[in-house]
Amino acid sequence: MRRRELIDAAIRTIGQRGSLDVTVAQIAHEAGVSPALAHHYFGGKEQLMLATMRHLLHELGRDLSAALRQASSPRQRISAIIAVNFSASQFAPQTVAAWLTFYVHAQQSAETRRLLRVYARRLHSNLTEALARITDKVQAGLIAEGAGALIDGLYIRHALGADAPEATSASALVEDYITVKLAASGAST
Amino acid sequence: MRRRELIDAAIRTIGQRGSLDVTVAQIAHEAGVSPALAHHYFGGKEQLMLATMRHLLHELGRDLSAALRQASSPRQRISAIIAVNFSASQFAPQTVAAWLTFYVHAQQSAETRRLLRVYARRLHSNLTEALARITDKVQAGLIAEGAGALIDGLYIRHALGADAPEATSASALVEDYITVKLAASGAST
DNA sequence: TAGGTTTGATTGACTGATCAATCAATAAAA
DNA sequence: TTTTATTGATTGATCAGTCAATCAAACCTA
Repeated sequence: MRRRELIDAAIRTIGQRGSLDVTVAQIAHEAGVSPALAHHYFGGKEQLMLATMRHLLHELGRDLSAALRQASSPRQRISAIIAVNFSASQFAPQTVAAWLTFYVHAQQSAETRRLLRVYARRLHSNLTEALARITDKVQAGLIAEGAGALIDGLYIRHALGADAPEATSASALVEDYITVKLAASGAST
Repeated sequence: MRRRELIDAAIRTIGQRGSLDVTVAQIAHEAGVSPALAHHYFGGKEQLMLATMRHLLHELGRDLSAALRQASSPRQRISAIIAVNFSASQFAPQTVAAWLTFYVHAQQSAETRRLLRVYARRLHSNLTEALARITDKVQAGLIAEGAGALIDGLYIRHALGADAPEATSASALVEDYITVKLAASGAST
């Protein structure tokens, strides 16, 4: 459908320019249609952006459940969650740039804020759930919070480019955090 | 001088609106002068923004060296660095919002990127220096990297509002990270 | 010190560019 | 024939940046 084509074009455009300061005209041109058509289908720029965000969120969710299906032990589930967040598709510069701009946009758009919270909560609950099988619930919550913040921080630094950690060392850093914290709080591996 | 008044007005305006989508006219109005004057003094919006950023960076640096002067042991220096980053002035919603927008702006402005790297490197080297007196250099570098990312992540989550950690629990989380990592890698207190 | 000159501060009005959004018109499909 | 897709042209708003004109302060000089 045309909606889908426009969303794909929006992601491509945001990625190419590394910015949310993207005009409807640019997106429409990238999709090979007229700007007016974008309005026809989405009603406005804001809704196009939200649809784009939902799409990225959906992809992340899909990757995540695929990875979780492969994991058997709780510890493997944790590693799977981390691996997905630093996988090539999620950690690609354009994707990271898009997320970053969504964070800023959230300052003004309640719906954007809500969607970002959905993502944050999902990450947190997935991590907590797996951690709670290895250590106690309070620790699980704290570790999940730390790991979540760590991931966000590594993303933002990645977006800044140079002397930022690569995907491999970034994910190793999060793995290490969890390993050390688990060891320090009586885990059962 | 007028330059200073305009910078202050810029910070106030960015803070109030929680966004870098701030017009020169808004800033000038906040400062009680005409928009043309802002151009007269700064030559353009970009330079006004950069001056504002330098000002915030300078404040952070000032707070930091004041805090470091109070600290005697390396461990205290580390705590001081963390405390400054989560102090009321630095962790205020408007300040955090401003930093966030600078990160986004860095995608398009080389000078903004450079300034942000200056900040990141300063934080990293301060932490590494203090850590290197407690543990070995390799570990010090890794811990500093983790702590830096953690701080950035907590900032971004704070900017998102609700269910984000408060300043106290955020700084406790970073402290805990460092304590645990030091314990796990043979530290001398 | 009075008069004249330069220099910087400050403004209002204006320009040009950029965009989101609208709409009437047309083409295609159902 | 009715509905849906699609567009070109246009509108209206928003801004950054410019400019010529005013105003004031500081600085000369005789």
